[in-house]
Amino acid sequence: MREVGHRIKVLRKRLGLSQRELARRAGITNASISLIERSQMSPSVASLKKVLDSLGVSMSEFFSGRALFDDKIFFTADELTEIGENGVSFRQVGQDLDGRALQVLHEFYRPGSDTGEQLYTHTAEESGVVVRGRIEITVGAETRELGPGDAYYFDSRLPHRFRNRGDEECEIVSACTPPTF
Amino acid sequence: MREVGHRIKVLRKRLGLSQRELARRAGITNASISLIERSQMSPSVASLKKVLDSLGVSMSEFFSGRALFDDKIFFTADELTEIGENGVSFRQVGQDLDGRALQVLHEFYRPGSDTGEQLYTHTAEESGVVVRGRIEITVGAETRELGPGDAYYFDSRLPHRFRNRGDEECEIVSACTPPTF
DNA sequence: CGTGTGTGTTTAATTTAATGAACAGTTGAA
DNA sequence: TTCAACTGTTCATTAAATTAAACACACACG
Repeated sequence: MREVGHRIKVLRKRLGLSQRELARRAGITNASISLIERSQMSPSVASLKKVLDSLGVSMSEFFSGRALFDDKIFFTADELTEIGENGVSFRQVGQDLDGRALQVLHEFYRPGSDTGEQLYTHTAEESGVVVRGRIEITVGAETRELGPGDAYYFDSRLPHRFRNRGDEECEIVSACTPPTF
Repeated sequence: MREVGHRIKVLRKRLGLSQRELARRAGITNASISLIERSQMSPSVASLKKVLDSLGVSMSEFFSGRALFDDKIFFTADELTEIGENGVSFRQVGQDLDGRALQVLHEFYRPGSDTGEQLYTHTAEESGVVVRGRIEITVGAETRELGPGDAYYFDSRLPHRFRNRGDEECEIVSACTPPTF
């Protein structure tokens, strides 16, 4: 169970929390978080559950290793996977998509528009490609400005925000899990 | 995490193992198994993994709570759920089937036929209804003789065996997960 | 320049998980 | 019965998880 510590660290960083802040929420000490993340001890399932509860992740999700644990959130234009053929070009965001069913959308952002911070809505995944213009996207503790050809892929439960700070319209081809809105 | 101990006990009993035998396979002591099963201690994830490895169950499966943990394996004729209509009768085996996609088969067992012990083949689930005749079925440590109208539902990874010990043919409507054979 | 507050890490003390060996109960065969 | 082999539980000891507090290092502010 070497990856337990790494996954917790990724989840913590993703939410922009310090070891102490996570420890406070989980009701354990920061020393334990430090030791667990560096795999210098194997936590009891009781302790692990406290940590995961404060991170909003279930035991099942944690050990199933879903999109939540992917290190890669942002992809530059040349990092997309080309899967098109016969003269048509399909450039795929993300490597292996098993266990992920997505619904594609096409969005337009006027200059100065801002979605505001979107918090824990439904359990889903979101991905998209910027087609035209520029957009500033914040996911968890990370913020990036993306331009044409760049893309994103993240779990919707992470707080996220889209802002068009430029003076031209921004066009995005996006997708989210199909079940509901 | 109260259910951790209970689930381990169910899995152990299902395979017909004693606490000592499970402890030996997992490489820990029988005293720990006893304490864990009665929720008198919360094992480390390292120890839990050892136990689950020896039971052939992944951490993800363990915490997702799938068919493997259903207490009910055998159903009498009157315990089936009637879901038919318009004069047609569909009697469903098991209550909630979400997360379980099944492929239905129709099987005939000649008198004296025996499948022998089927061990850890593919990861799948099996279910069936006896239509005519009688059949002796062994799943893990449990053995039952089923007659017309009776049914079964279990995880294929459990060792199982079908034997027709009577003198008339046995007819079964069965099903297993679709992906592969 | 300090000084305060933030970060993650280390150390020693304490609590708890895990062990090893006993215990009591059951089953089956001599 | 009596013995042997098995079951699960209990208890004292050992090993490890968890704690509390100190440590070392950044970075911002007066």
